[in-house]
Order: sequence, then structure tokens, then C-alpha cells
Amino acid sequence: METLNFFDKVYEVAKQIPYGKVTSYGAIAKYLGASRSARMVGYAMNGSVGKDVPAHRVVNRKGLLTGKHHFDGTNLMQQLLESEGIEVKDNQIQNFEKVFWDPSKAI
DNA sequence: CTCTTGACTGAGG
DNA sequence: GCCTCAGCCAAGA
Repeated sequence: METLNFFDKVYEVAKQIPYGKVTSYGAIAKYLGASRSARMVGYAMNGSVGKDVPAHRVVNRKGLLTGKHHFDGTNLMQQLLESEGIEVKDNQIQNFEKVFWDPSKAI
């Protein structure tokens, strides 16, 4: 995996997020062995567009849609999540523990 | 090379 | 449980 950059690794993990599930930046970072670089995960998502990466399934540890402003600047992110059966209210994922997907356990 | 920015997280009050 | 502070690390100017 050394051939892949940090960003690419993040994309690889994000792509494996199952439908109707979400995960946190920290979970991905931890799986990559860079638990201290959770911010980089989100930062990497800036280039997620065009890379088939479901960035809308990645939220912070609170289940809050902190990155919704980076999508369309509107409630697009919430709409996408709700379309997958994920209940979202006021930029926050409901039943976060139920829809949470841990990459370290799934991969 | 140095400084700033940021889709974060954990610890402390 | 919420708010605030500090640490972390990569990319861009």
C-alpha cells in the first residue's frame, strides 16, 4: 500500500463504505494508522469529487455533517444520506451508532 | 523554508 | 452532555 498516497488510501477506504452506512474521519484515519491525521482525511475528501468516493457517508465523530458546506453549500449531503435510509436531522445523523461502519472491523 | 488553514479528536472544566 | 483549549499533520501560498 506504500504505492498509494495518504489521500488515495482514504479514497480506497471511503469507497468501501456499504450502502446505508457511515463512518467517521477518525475511524478511517485510525484504520490507516494515522489516527492523528483525522483532519487530513477530511482534507483529502476535497478531491473526492470525480473519484467515486461517497464523501457524504463520512462525518465527524459526533455524526454531524460538518462537510456539507463542501458539497453544494446546501442540504445536498443530508439529502443523499436520507436517500440511503439514513435519518438525518439538523445536520446530525440520527441513530448514528446503528449506521456507523467501522473500517477496521469490516476490512 | 516558514506561516496559515482546516470535512478532526481527545482531554479537561 | 456541552464548551473550550491544545495537539496533530499535510497541502498550499
